[in-house]
Amino acid sequence: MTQEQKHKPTNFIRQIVEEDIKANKNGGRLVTRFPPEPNGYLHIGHAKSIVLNFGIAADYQGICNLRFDDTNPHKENIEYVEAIQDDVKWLGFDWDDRLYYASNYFEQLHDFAVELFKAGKAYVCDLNADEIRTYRGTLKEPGRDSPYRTRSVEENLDLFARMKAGEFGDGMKVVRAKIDMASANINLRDPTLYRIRHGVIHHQTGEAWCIYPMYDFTHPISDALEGITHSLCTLEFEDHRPLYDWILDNVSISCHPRQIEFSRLNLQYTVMSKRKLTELVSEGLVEGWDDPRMPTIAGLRRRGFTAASIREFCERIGVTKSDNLIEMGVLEDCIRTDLNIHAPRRMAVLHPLKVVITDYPEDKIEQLSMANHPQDGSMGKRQIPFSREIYIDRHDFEEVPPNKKFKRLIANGEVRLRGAYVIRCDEIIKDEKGEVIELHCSHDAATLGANPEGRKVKGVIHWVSAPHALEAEIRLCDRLFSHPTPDATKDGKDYKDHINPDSQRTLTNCYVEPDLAEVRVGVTYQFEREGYFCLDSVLNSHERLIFNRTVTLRDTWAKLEQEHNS
RNA sequence: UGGGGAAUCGUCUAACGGCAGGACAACGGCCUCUGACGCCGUCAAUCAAGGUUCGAAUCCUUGUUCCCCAGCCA
Repeated sequence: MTQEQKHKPTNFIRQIVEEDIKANKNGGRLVTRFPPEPNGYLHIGHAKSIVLNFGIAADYQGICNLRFDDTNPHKENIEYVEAIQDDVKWLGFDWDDRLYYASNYFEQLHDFAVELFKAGKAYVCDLNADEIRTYRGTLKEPGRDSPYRTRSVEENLDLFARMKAGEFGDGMKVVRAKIDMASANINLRDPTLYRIRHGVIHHQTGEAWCIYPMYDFTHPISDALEGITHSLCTLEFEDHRPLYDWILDNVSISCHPRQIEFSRLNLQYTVMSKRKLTELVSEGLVEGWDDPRMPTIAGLRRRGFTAASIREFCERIGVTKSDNLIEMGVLEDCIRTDLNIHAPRRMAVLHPLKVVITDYPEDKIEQLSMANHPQDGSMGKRQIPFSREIYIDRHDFEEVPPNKKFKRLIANGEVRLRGAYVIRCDEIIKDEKGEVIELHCSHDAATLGANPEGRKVKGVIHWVSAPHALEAEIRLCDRLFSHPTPDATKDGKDYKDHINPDSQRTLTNCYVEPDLAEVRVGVTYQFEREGYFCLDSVLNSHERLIFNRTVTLRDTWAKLEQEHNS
């Protein structure tokens, strides 16, 4: 928390808010809202909006409401309503008792529509969807008035009442605002305000309504009813602002929130549209909304990300009106920075290679004490058993060093076992195919907690005691897509064609130190020299320990190797 | 000239007529019982052309490029 207070974010929206407060525009009040549609899980793009809205409210003594924009019962669902609340809470934000639904306002919305009819500013239109489209004109040509545009107030009122009463079928009639069919802004060409929807059960209002208000009508009024002062939304609604203002100017509400638009988040190697994320889930391309590879809040959480790291990310990327494409490296740095400070250290061997310490007594077991965090003593220590047989990682041994910089174990070479002894490789056991299957080593008994006499041993590798180790399955998550902008490639391919086939690799024969028998869901550990890992919250069971890799450690050695190979 | 927006290091972002700064990335070095972390350093930008001004990323003009809009979705 102290970290976050260091750099109080500033951006053009905060500047506007500050100016408005200084000018005493809303009597000093500041009210924002986060208005998700419950038609999917929240993703990291929503986190940007959440952090913006709740963050501004918190920093300027304001409040931020949570409001579900639930005007389209075809797409919305109670599962999402619940998941969204969980995610916002998990991110660390609180709306107190201010949980609202646009559907709370259906009655009032209806009455405001009646007002518009009475003022001659709305009409019931019998054109079907295709006809409305035709009448709307094109981007360059004006539209034409609907033949129903001139209906009398009485007729409109009567028709609207009958729409509400369920006399007309889906699509037979809509309510439209009477604005300007020749407007250069297409949103002002008599936009639809209400449509008919029979046979759906709304998760909040059940079957009470068969007419449902559209976003453009609902949103400004919901905002105004809640006394929102600053209505923050993404850039694609910029064209809708004149309509937002028109609605509030033509309806008897005195509150008139200020809509301000900012650009959406785009992240490399993933997709951020709800439609596409929904497809990935419904077509079984991922395991679900909380698949650790998904850019959803639930996915990131299951992956081992912390809420603080996501908040930090949202602050680092800033808020502007320019299109942007954020590199994965930013997100990765946020989570690494947080976890480096907070994650307890453990040892785990992902690709085991057995090592027998030939000069270590067969029945001897030592309990070695190891710090849970090398820089933070307050995190305490733990005991790690050491014995004659251990596992190290295959990649930490090479019979002949690939280059002079290699500082791990080599034939007849020495290496430090982290927190334990320096060992020397005396003998390499291979199978008939020439594959190394076991190492025989000797240890220097004087090197426990001390440097060896008269020589420098540079390399340090991790290990686990073979008889004590716990077997585990480790899932290595990588980027979901192999292209930085999977949904915007110019090769005619679909974003699904760019799914990274190696985005999920599962290692089944891993060994982790016995202390990990106590792991709990929700804690991310650093497996030393490997990365950050957490228990999978879904697949884990009593029989099987299953970890997800949150993110690797920065690996300058791997980078070096890659350069040598290429 | 259909309308609405946006252009600053590779990426994101700051500047509000007065030294183009920061973060991430990259690169080099130091440190190290994690090839991590940390520390030090290096590289690197105002879309273009004119104009106003003592002085322009910022103001003006003319261009260029990119994004959004023709749902009874939000």
